[in-house]
Amino acid sequence: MKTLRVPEATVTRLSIYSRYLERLDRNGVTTVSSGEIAEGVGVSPAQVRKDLAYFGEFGTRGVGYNVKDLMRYTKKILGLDHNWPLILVGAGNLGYALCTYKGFNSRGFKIVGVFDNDLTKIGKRINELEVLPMEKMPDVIKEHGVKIGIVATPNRAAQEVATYMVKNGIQAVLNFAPLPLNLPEHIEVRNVDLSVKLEILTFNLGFKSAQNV
Amino acid sequence: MKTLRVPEATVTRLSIYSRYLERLDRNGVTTVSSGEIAEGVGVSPAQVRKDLAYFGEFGTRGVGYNVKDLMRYTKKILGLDHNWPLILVGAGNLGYALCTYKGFNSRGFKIVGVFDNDLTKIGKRINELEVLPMEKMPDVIKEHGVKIGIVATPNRAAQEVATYMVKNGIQAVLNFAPLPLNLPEHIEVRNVDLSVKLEILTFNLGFKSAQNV
DNA sequence: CCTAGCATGTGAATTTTATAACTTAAACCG
DNA sequence: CGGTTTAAGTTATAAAATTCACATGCTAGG
Repeated sequence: MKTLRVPEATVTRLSIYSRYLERLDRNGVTTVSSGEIAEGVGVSPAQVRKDLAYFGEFGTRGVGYNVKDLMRYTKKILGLDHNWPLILVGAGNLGYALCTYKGFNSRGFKIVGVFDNDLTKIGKRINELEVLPMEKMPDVIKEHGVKIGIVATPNRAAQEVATYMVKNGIQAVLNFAPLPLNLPEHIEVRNVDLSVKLEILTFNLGFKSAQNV
Repeated sequence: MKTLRVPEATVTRLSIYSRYLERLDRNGVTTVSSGEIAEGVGVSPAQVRKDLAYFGEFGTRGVGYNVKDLMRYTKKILGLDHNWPLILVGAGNLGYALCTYKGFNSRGFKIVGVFDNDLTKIGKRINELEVLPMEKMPDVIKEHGVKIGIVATPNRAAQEVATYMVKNGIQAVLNFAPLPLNLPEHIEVRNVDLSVKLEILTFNLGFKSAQNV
């Protein structure tokens, strides 16, 4: 088996293709071409084919791709052929929003534990979950075999929380705190920075008005 | 004036450097080297210097960068030398979380209008803002000179909402709905997709365990 | 059964981005 | 005051990602 390194941009797009295919499938579309996918998600057709080529041949020449099949393949590639239990730390507004976010469930993610160290939050319910104290985390991780943790705490707590997660067996961290986490090499970390994209917008707006002078 | 095209990756990193510099400044650090910034945010020192070189010379050879100055320069470049009024549509849990998110305020963003078409939400208060019906949007945009809109609605409403924003003068859209928006060429759109990063994690976890077989 | 048309898959070319190596300038020390 | 050290800025090199262009192979129609 040749193990070509897959660019992260390709994985990102694959995730987007995958969701787009789900939408097509729901709308009853059975066949789709690279050009239509490209059009639908805003990339070039060649890009779509190149991205898929990292993982195999999924289409039929002269015809296109079977929507259901390609949807399944992409989900399989992304590891979404089974459910993923998640834990989340930080039962603030963001944590609450993430717990109730439909987009996670529909892709096979399920938050099985919510934690906080704030006594006023512990014991409250979010959906059918009760906010637990941090000490309960090890048990929850073991019970559900959780590998992925979400950090949705204030900045000051983020590093400590992430370290504690890893100490208890978490292998990958999705971090919403806008600061870099210092974790062991083998831990996968990705940051979701809510204001970076906003600052790209302001940069571009400024750039445009500069050009119009 | 030479107008070199700036890679979006550079702008993204600039935003991250900028926030890191704010943190250093709060901690009383006055001088910093490209190597220290690199270390702090997880890139290479050459990358930091190259990124800054797109915009000018900000350091002193043999010494480094003045933290306060570089912080101001980076904010200026990103267009953050003044405040930005924002509007937000979708007063659900995510919308609520974004309205109360400190990270926006601290970078000069201020949500000045929240809208929804759900009668049970209209009239409710989020901080000092009242959730308004969509029809009030044009007035709010004009009154505050709003250029940027945030879409935090369910998927089915996202396109319509974005189109309505643009019709009323919005020039840039931050979209939290995980589907591509179809808007005029001249409108800046960036998507924040909460589950893409999660799927990168699951991809990588799967890839790792495949290697261990 | 053969031909025309179409869309995939892929290798090559191009463009873009990142890294590395080098040059320049400031500051400090003897 | 000159030499040494340090780190920015810059040029050159390498790597990576994207686009292009074409050959391949499937389907449908006559």
